[in-house]
Amino acid sequence: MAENLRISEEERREAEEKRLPPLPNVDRWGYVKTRFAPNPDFLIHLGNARAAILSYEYARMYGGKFVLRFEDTDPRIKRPLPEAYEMIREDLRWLGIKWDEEYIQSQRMEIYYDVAKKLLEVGGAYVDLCPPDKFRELRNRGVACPHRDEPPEVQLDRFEKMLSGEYGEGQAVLRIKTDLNHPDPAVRDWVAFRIIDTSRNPHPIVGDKYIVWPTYNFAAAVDDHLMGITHILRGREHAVNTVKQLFLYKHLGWEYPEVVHFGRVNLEGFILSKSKIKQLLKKYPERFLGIDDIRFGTLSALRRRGILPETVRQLIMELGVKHTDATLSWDNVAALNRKVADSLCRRVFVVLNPVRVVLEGLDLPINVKLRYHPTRSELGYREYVLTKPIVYIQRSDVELLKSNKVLRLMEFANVEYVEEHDGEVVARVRGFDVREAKKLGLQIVQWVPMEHSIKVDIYRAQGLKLHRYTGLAESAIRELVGEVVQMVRIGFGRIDKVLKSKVVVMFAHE
RNA sequence: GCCGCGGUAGUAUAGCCCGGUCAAGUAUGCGGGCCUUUCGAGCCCGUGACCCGGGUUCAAAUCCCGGCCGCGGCACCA
Repeated sequence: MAENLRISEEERREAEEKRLPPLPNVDRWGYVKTRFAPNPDFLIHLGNARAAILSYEYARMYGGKFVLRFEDTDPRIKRPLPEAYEMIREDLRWLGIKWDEEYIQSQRMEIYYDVAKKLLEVGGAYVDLCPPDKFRELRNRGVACPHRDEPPEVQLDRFEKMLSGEYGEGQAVLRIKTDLNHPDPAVRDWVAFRIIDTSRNPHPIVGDKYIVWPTYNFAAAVDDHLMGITHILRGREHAVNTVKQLFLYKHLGWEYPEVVHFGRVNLEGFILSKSKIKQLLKKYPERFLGIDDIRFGTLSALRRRGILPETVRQLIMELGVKHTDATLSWDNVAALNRKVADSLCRRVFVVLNPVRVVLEGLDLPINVKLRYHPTRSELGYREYVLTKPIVYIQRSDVELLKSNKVLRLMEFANVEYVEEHDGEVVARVRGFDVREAKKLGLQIVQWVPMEHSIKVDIYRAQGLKLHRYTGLAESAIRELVGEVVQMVRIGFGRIDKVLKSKVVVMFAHE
């Protein structure tokens, strides 16, 4: 019975879920293969997640394959972060994404060199020895540089010289021949390889083994073909790159994959930009709670503060492949996460501004059993033995107790106000029955047993500000590190860590 | 400056390709009610939008033109 209910619930979700529009020209390719190609220079954020999730979901939708490819071909400006490779894999696994193949571009350099040589042979590329300024000036006028029309043998020879280190940084590049009169100057004879002095800027994986590095447009274009990618899903900022890469495909007689461009994702009140985050961390390391500080829009940050992977997935699916930029409002994210988390998460008691309450009329010791969820019994319960009749409730609830005279300590007892002195409240237990509490319409509040309490620090992000609230939590939360929980009447959050004498919680939302 | 893309309620999205069924659907937010051992969830009711101006047409959110606004690219970055 319960099993049946659960299944029908899942089916309902499935039916309600946003369907993605069909992919173009699937018939022409006969299969679907997509890829997610992050630069491992930092953690990935919500915007990257859009590319990852859409690519993965489309592959799944058509029973196709999904490739993870690390694009780490810039050891100088966007230097890969050695830990980022695994952190990105971890983020993807967290999202429930599985990949069929994985590649790292820095380990495919020989492949790129081979394609470059082929391109030189067919006259689709040339080695340009002009200083950058000079080339730019010629290009803006639509004039060919003197090296463009030299024969393939000369080009190949110069490329070998590039590889053997005869040219220094900036002295030679390999360019793809496009159209010198293309209306967009950026498209004209773009750079496919440049020289990077890896003795000065070693690559974290291959060190100084290579000095001739492919640019993004070259490596991505070649890999998409070699890996049999049929559909590329990427941000609008890549629109020009599609135009550029088309020339390379034409030189080699390859067929370009279908491309779907979508807009950027912004998250209201969050920093998403990798470079901005890196900058902030470098400049003010002491102001942040680490690389996954909850004010960032990275997946690890969202995870740390208690956003669930299903929430991210649904959010992205709802955005779809629209061309326009989307600014997600935090209210919306929180609402979705609340919905997802509600049936999944344990309820725990935390009190802010705790006040001691001495309970009269208890037979001690007393055993108190508290369910972790009002309806989902499989989430279990915790049990506390009280040998002292002392609990904590919130200051604001003391005021409620005073004005209402009676209230209910959730899952425990109905208590009546007696008196308050020296910052301590005395209350009498009137009974334990919830039915009585309901009949009397009592306010129900969370509480923490004094003998089983632990200090708690709750961090809450508000825009760029980080607030810290302190309070007392029931000791059971020490066992829930890493879990997303609902702090009854306070909000959702994730138990971040347990220190010697306190627990740290990241607040997600109310 | 030059290229390109886009503008549906506070936010996000459906519809636009193939004009009428759209006095514009959905989610969230907001207001109200019900339910509930939470100020959470659920259920019900209500609220609220086609950027502007022309044109085509019997008929335009949907097609055309102009304007305005927003975004992206113009790297030996990805």
